[in-house]
Amino acid sequence: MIKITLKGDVVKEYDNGTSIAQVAQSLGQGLFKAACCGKVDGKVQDLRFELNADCALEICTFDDDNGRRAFRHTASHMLAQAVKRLFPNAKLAIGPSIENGFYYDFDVEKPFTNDELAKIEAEMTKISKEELKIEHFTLPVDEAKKLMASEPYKLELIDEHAASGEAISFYKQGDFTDLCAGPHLLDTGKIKAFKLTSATGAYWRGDEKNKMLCRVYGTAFPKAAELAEYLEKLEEAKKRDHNLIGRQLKYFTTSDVIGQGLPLLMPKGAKLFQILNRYVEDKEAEHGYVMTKTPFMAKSDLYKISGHWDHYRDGMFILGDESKDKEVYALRPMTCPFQYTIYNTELHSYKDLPIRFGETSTLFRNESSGEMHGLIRVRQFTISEGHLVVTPEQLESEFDGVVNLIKEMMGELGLLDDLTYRFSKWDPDDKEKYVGTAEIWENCQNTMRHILDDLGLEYTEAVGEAAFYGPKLDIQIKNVHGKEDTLITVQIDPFLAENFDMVFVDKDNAKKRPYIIHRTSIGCYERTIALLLEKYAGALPLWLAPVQAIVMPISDRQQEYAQNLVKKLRQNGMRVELDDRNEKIGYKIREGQLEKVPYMLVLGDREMENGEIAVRSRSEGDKGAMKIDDFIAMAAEEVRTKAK
RNA sequence: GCUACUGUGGCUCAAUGGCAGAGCAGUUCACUCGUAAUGAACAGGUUGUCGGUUCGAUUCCGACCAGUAGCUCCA
Repeated sequence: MIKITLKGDVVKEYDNGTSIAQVAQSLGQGLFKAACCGKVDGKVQDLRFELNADCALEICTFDDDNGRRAFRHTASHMLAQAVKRLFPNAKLAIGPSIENGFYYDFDVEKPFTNDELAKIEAEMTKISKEELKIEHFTLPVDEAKKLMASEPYKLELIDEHAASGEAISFYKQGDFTDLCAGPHLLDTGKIKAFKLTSATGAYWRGDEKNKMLCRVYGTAFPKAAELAEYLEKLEEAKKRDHNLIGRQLKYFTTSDVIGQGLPLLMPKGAKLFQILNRYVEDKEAEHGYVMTKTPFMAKSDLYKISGHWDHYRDGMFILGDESKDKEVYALRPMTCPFQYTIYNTELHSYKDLPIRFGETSTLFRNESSGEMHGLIRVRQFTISEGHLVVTPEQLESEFDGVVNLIKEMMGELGLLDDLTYRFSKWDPDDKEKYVGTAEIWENCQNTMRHILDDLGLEYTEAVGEAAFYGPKLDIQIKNVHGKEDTLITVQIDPFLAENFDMVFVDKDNAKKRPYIIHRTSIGCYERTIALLLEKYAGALPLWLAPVQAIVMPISDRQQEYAQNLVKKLRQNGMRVELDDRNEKIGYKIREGQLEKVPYMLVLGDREMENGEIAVRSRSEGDKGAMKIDDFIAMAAEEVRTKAK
């Protein structure tokens, strides 16, 4: 007998060799039906796993992340089985579960059409109804290869696994067998509520040098209602897409003849940009930043010193032609070397440091044509850029200061809770991308990890995501499609100070290398505006709203009163417009609501007589009449508290 | 850059190998109106661009441009 510690520290005895599924069954039929996998002493295991020693066991259902993954991974096998039945020549690549579903990659002559996707989905329904038992088995490498002889991608995977010395693991359901480490459900009947959402291209092993396969995405839930709710939520999310809202509400537009990745900010977008920009520059000044204003282009010489010419040339817009003996310039893809040049105009004492340079900096990057996306990924953008030149002793406190400033600002924008943190490290095997020696990288990364841990940040680590010149703290955010992007980045640069021969004179009168922190405070204005529009579905908080209120006289009689009101509100710093069109009040209000204007100020004879305004809030509706000064005070307080 | 889809007045969408249509927005006129659309009239398009097939192309084919999702790359 073995002792198994279950949820709530309940200990029960079982026969040696009892499977996780059997334990679940002994605890109740409901749990058995819902069980997707188990966790034995913290390690995820298949339901078929036999327990042979005392252990702690957790039964994972769909509510658990591991359970959900097993559930959807089983769905991905059903997808592959359906494809194999309908398209026997399709070659199988891989098919994992992902955050909100699963996918499977196939090598097929022609990518699947929507009609074919529907047929595959119908076949999956059949497979579900067949309630095929899913069996697990292992084979030695040579037999495994025999079994998968017609699957070149599987053979490649087997060869890789072979190095570990372990037997090769398979799962079989009816007429379909797949190379797979599991875990999986016990039969295909559990997966009833699923949907194939799209078919796209994806490179084998995520490498663009490899063949592009056909990837089918799908999702699955235990109940049809949950699936419907999820799909509904996806549709709802799409309505918040900044690319839709931003164009509808006239924040930005694009033009075929201007070019890809070159959005035009319209009056509302430009106003929002200005609000954010003033906020950033004022806030940074408070925090001891000094502003620079540097050229949008420079000779290639500059980028040769910084290393960008070698590492980043394809990403730059280059002007001039070297072969014609003309000077070659490039639009700047970053601000670093410009601010370094300012630093180097004089010899600095340790007493001068830290120096915190900030610049509202417009950058140009020649992104590949397939990368552009609304305001999130563009070819020209403006970033709240900055570089801190610090002594080694100041590195930690200055880094902390940067992160705290970011958090304060993200809090005021209302985005703080949507952020995740990523520690982006170099890839020692990628000699092409990264400069410098392993020793410097490891040192710098250890310093950074130490700082992040002291800050108490919860972060993930990502190999190969560092800049070519140093490790990064990337602050990530997801768009309405669930796609993650970097909103903000803070980098420690141990190399470029060397390239630019930057020094400071320390207490001992010796010239030493400073550290440089590259950082942004709210990121690129375009991208941040996009995420704000999505966060608020266009209904920006009062302090950010390009138009904060619209004054709406009911008839011509209130014309003069309305104009005076607009004047007074503007004198009090409010962004106000007058809607004196000859339209009914209901019509004006409808438009104001659709434009997501925070306040609509209705003026009729009653208000005019009493020196009041009837205030309508976009979210709370008619708030009744109030004195003008009371409204000004109320709005001022709302602006002051920002998004908190 | 790769895979797929899409492109019709300012916007949302309809239609067809044979004269391109609706709603909203716009303009004009009337109405001076109390919290999500007053009525009428008018105007607005070389169907993304350039080629090809065809008696005839907006529709079919090709290239390019742009947009969308995914991959790769990246702030």
